[in-house]
Amino acid sequence: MTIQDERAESPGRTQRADARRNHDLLLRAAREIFDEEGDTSMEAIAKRAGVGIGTLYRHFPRRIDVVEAVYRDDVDQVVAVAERDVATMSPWEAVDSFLHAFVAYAFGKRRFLTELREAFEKNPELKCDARERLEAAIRLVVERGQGAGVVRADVTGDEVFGLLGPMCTSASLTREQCDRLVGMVLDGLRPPVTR
Amino acid sequence: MTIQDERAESPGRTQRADARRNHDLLLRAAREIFDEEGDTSMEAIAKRAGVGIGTLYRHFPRRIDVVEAVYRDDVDQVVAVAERDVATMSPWEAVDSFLHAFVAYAFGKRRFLTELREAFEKNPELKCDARERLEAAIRLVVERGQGAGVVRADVTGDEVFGLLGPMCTSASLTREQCDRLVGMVLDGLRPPVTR
DNA sequence: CTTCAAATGGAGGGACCCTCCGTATAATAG
DNA sequence: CTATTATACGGAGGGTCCCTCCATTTGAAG
Repeated sequence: MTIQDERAESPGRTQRADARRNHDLLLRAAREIFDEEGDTSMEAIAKRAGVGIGTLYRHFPRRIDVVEAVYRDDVDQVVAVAERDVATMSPWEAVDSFLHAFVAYAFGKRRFLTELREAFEKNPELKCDARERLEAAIRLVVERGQGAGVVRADVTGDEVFGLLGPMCTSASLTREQCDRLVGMVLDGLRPPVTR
Repeated sequence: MTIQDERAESPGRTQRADARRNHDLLLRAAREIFDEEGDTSMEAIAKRAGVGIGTLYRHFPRRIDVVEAVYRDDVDQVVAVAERDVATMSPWEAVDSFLHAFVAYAFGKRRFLTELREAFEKNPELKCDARERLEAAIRLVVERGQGAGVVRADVTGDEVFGLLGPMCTSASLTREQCDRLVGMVLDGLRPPVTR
């Protein structure tokens, strides 16, 4: 186990060529099939990749490991948007732009993200790196707004994530409704005014 | 089939005493076991009720039918709160009070509601009566606020439901965070002010 | 080529949802 | 009370899925 982990972490060590190739085939197959079908079985992923079910489980011991691996790439894209917005926009513009972009992206992946969310609920300890990076991206934008005084201070970025993330995976809302709700949430994010 | 439906709809017609008793036993068992375990198997429900699995399926042909039956009672309670708030409070107070009450109630039932939401996602056509009554309850409160000019007009009650409902079933938010987010959403619900 | 750890593939175990149908029984007629 | 019968019951078993196990194969090193 330890040996295997060390090997995985130092790519120079021996990993057989067929293993690396099958790993890539499986990941590609999983991404395709999640995009097309929404949910699927482990058998279907293995078949799509052209390998046996045992090979799939060698590379991804549990179903959630496949889901998480696919998730990782998605997170990269969102993080990049956050960093770009923070670098190029005013504090409030960045919040507005990023939250809309986040919801747009998440909405398009809703079926896959539903599966991921279920996996997280079954294994709450699995707040994996990917998810933490995503929350960090939202925090980056939100806390910058709070520092500039354009975002209320009594809500955290993680909480905003907890509000908008589940909304995107809700089957009953259209894309337009999600956008409208983001607008409303943005209004709620501004520092409260006395009425 | 038609005969059976007609019989079910007119309670005076013959339904055997054991059937009615088992129906109640099953419903009670399902409620208990959902509250205690969160999710469960059909076998466990039947066992808890002391009947065979076949009897369970006679009364509730699919898993979602059990979930929906339990859901129905929950909805009754929420609807009653909405009606009480509308009858006894000012338009804005009713919105504030009801949304907090709604989230508090839903939060306590989060594990069960997660199961229900999944069922809805698998069968989107099953926007059952119960769910519609729930949405109607939120509409009742929200639209009254809109009529009085204290709630922005460009968001519907159903959309607020779509925002807060999924939030409650999110595993990553605590009760306190949900409450704080409701406060923020309430601020966002007020008619926008120019800044 | 030899050797062997690494990797493969698929049968099968276990859990679950649901169907089917032989058996049992409540309700009704005589 | 008994006979009749539609109604209801119970659980074996089919199908699907996740995952494990291990006999077999194969890439890589000497």
